[in-house]
Amino acid sequence: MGYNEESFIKILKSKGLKVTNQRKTVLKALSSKPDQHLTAEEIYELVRVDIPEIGIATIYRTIQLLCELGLIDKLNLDDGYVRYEIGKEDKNEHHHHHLICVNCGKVLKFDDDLLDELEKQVGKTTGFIVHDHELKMYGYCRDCQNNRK
Amino acid sequence: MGYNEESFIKILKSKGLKVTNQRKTVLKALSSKPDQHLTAEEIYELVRVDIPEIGIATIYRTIQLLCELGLIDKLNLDDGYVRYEIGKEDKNEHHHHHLICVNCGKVLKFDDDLLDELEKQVGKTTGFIVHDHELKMYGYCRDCQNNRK
DNA sequence: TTATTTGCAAACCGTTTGCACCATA
DNA sequence: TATGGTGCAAACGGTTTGCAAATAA
Repeated sequence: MGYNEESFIKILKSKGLKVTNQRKTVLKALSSKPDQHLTAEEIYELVRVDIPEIGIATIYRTIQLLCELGLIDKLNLDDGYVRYEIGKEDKNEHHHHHLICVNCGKVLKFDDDLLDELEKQVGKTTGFIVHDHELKMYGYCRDCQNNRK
Repeated sequence: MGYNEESFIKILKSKGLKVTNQRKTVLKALSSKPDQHLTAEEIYELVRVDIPEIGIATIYRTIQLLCELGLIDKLNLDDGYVRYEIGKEDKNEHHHHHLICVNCGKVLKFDDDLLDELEKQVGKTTGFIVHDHELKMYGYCRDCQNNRK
């Protein structure tokens, strides 16, 4: 886990892209919050601590680049914001999915390996070659259940 | 399946809401395309055939109402549009999920009952009371695989 | 030096809102 | 008639884009 600057520089150079302080700082910001699901605005605030003059447009452009490079994942929690999180470095790791409290909005991650089997099954019956999946579960977290009593 | 005007009228009246031609026509439009995932703009175009003077604001307000009534489902296919589809009338029916071709954008539905078990399991370990889930799988459809050869 | 990247501000576009008019009950 | 719903246009807010200045290679 964590931010590996050397390998990031290597990736950028191999694609003919320039290594800028902005790009390094955005990736570092996302790496520093591995358990959160940050909006562009939240990333902007984090990066501004180090680079006060950065513009929100650069945040959006960098986010898009990092997604294309597969270094971060896009995430939609249906609250009107697109969110991002640092990708797992080991691509063979279990997928993690999201448990969303419909009352307070809290989001928990959970791991899963059950769906890999389902992927194969669905691929067979539909002819799709499935290479990724995303699962969200909605409900009430423990706290919200207690507060209702 | 299909559009049941009588029961819709009953639901509206029971909530003290008025039965308008706009509301009936929006629900009818969504019912007429049970296998599609319509954007607000697409619903607008469909409804304008019957009610040319309708405004897009009414579409948005009606869609939101229908969601709250549980008659239609919101859907996010990560293409920048929020989409809607008519809900299954039998609430005990299997969930259906979505298989999205990352090349052509085609969307197939598939049924599932495997996840009901997973819901219970996750609920036990996290303390969440899970009452819904949404699963998306991403891959290449048969056509796009053939076209690549 | 030169091709990319950045910051700024304006544009974009899907969605929401305020308000006067209209329709349902 | 009275309450809610509708159509219109303007506002909103997250995201994208055009462009000149700045920077990495």
